Order: sequence, then C-alpha cells, then structure tokens
Amino acid sequence: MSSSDLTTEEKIKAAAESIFLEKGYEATKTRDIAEAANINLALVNYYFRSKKGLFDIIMMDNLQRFFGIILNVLNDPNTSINAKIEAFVDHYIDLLKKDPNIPLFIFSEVRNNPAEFMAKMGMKEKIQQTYFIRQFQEEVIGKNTLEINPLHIFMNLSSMIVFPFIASPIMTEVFSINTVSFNQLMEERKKLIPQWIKIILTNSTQKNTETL
Amino acid sequence: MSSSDLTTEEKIKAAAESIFLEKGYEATKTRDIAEAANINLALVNYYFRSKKGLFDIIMMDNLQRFFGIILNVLNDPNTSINAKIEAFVDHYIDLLKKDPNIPLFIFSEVRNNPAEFMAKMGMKEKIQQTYFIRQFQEEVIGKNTLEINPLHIFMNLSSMIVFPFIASPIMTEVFSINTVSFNQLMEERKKLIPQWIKIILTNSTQKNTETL
DNA sequence: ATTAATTTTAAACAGTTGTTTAAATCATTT
DNA sequence: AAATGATTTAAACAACTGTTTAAAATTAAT
Repeated sequence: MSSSDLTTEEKIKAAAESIFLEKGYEATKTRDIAEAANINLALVNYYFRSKKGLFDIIMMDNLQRFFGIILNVLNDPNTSINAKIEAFVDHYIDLLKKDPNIPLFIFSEVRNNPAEFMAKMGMKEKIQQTYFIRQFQEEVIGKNTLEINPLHIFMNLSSMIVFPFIASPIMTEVFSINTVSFNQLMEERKKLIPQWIKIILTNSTQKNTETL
Repeated sequence: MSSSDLTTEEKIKAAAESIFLEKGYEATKTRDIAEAANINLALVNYYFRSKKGLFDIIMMDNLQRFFGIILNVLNDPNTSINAKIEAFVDHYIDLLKKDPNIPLFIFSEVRNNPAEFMAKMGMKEKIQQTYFIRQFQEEVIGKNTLEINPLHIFMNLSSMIVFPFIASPIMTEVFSINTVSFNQLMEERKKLIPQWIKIILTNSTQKNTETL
C-alpha cells in the first residue's frame, strides 16, 4: 500500500485535502473523508477536533501555497522586473498544472469573508510592502508615464495565468481537447504571457520627455 | 412591498437564484430559500418538485445568459472581427457588473460534470459552427500566419474579462478599493481589452508573403 | 509482565436536511 | 351559497450529518 507509510493523521489530511479541493466545504462529508482515508469516522474528530478545524488547516496551507509564490517572487531584490514577471508566470503555471483545483477552491470558499482569510495571512500588508511595488514605481512609472492603472497589468497577468485552469473543464469539453494538450497550451503560455505583458506595457507607456 | 407583485413561484425562483449564486448548491438550504422568499417551506417542493429541479432551472437560465452572449455576438454576419471583439467585451462586462457571481457559480457547479451541462445546451456544436470561426480563419489566418494556437487568443480574451470578477472579493480587499472603483476599472477595460487583443494578434502574426 | 497512555472502533446522539402529508385557507365555478 | 379546485400551512418523516461516548485494541512505559 502506498498510504501505509503515512500516519493516520496524515492520511486524514491528505484525503480531506483532495476532497475539499474537488468539492468544496459543504459538499464534503466527514464520512467521505473517513472512507477515502480508510480510517474510522471518529478519528477525524479525534485528530482535528472538527470538520471546520480540518478545513481551516487545509485552507491555510493552500492560501500559503497560492499567495506565497507572489510574495517570494516579488520580494526578490536581485531580479529585474522582467525576470520577476517570467518567474511569476513560470511558478504559477507549474503549481496549477500540478494542482488545478486550487484557484476555484480558494475563490469559492474565501468569497464570503475575504477579509478574515486575508487578515489571517497578513496579505494586505505583505503585498503592498513588496519590493516589486517600489521597483515597478522606479523602473516603469519613474522613467515613463503609465497611461493606465497599474492594477490592469496585474489583472492581466493573473487572469491569463489562472483563468484557463478555472475554465479548463468547460474549455476542454467545448473545444474537444484532452488534459494533456491543455497542459501543453499552458506550457506554451509560460513564454507567451511575459511577451504579451511586455507589449501591453510598452503600448501603455509614454516617455516623460515626450509629454513635457 | 416590492415582492408582492410577484407570484409565489416567481418569489421562490428569485430567492433561490440569489442564494444559489452566492453560496452554491450544497450550501443553499431549502429553508433559507423559503425564508428569503417569505413563503412556506413546502411550497418549494409544491412548485418545483425538488431542490435539484429548482437548481437545474436556475443553472440552465444562467448558462444561457453566460454563453448566449458568445453565440449571439459571434454569429452576427454583419460585423467585422474587431467589432465582434468589442461587442464581446462590452456585453460581458455589462453582464458581470450586474451579476458578478455568475462565473464562479457556473464554474463551481459545472466542474464535476461539464459534459452533461454543455451537452444539454448543445454548446459544443453551436460554438464550433459559429460564423466567427470561419471569419477568423479567413480574415486573420487566411491572409497571415498566426504563429500561436488561436485558443490562446480566446483564452486571453475571456480571461481578461471574467477573471477579475472572480477574484474581485480578494482583490478589493488586498488593494483596498471598493466595489465602485472596481467597477470603474472594469469599465475602463471595455476599451482596453480590445486594444490589447489587437496588439497581441498583430504581434503573433506574420504576413504570408514574408514567409514565402 | 503489568500498568498506563494512546489509538481505534462500533454505536449512539442530537441537530439538520429535503421531502411528504393532511388539514386549512383561499379563489373560482356552478 | 355550495361545491370544486388550487394554494398555503403546520407538522411530521426518514435519511443524513457532525460529533461524542465508552469500550476495545494497541502501543509505550515502568
């Protein structure tokens, strides 16, 4: 057995994570977790006090994985903006190819109280104090005039990376492609998205000297 | 009362739609629907046979609204590709500003059996026989060489429109903006996204004569 | 080897959920 | 006004859900 080298606590957490990410909190039943983990129902509460307690741990893990990438990449003081964008795209597509359910899971479950979850992670402060923000100010906005709200750029970047994974069940169905070729498309996007962002940026900036 | 001019059947459907779209199928309880509609619990089953029956009606309505836009816009034989893209962006952002919950609702609930829902709508055939496909073949691919899979363009278009609405609860929290200024950003995107798509397209095409 | 602590189990509990029932109310028809 | 049909209601049902219990089995400590 491949699961026999895991402790029961780990088996429960692994099973729960798989089901929570696939079906969401409400649709996941404690008995489903117990069955998938191949353990007695009562052990879920024995090790994790409650379904909600187990869920919170898994949610925090995934929030960390999902938003940790942003912070790690954007806080590196030794890389250029272009390198940051490329790393951003690369890391995210790798993560989502491995765990495509993370975005829908997070956006679904966090929706109704985003403040609570983001506060618990300190996201707000961490992102706004990121090295990238200053760097973007200096290198892009400092030298030129960005004619659009910088949030548009961030929206485009995250949209073009994340959304295809959210829509993939429908897209693969409608366009008759399988998961393998979908993943190939996403692999291509690792190179394409940074290029697109770059031309969007150059198309939205004007040299300050020209406007003076 | 504003709800007194609705029949009880309409009151139930309206309440159910609101709650289903906000919380999803499993998290929505028949008693919540009854309370929100201000009617007796048993009337839900009296008018709609079952919770699932009520849900299916609402899901089909919203699939129709969400994907109907695509088909209507893309099947118009009297508009150029550029006009189609502009209409596509415009209609979608208007719809999602009004009902921002539709995408997360659809992608969450359809995920586990996309084939069933898409088949029930005949999406696959309808999209693939759309006038736009031929037009795109002739006007873009015919005259030039598109160096990337056309699906990338469609992904970019839909991503840049839809994803911000999915991520908006988190984005507004992290970037400390309110719903009004978020909607202003989306309004700006009506003009920006077609421009971005255009420069992405021209950047990914080569005149056939150049390659010969 | 015996005791103590930990882990696992089957069973039960109390609350919730979707649904049904049968009576009551209301509207319409005769 | 009486009768018929449609609608609404309160109550109950049975299945399900998260959780707890107390005993059994296993492991660790003495």
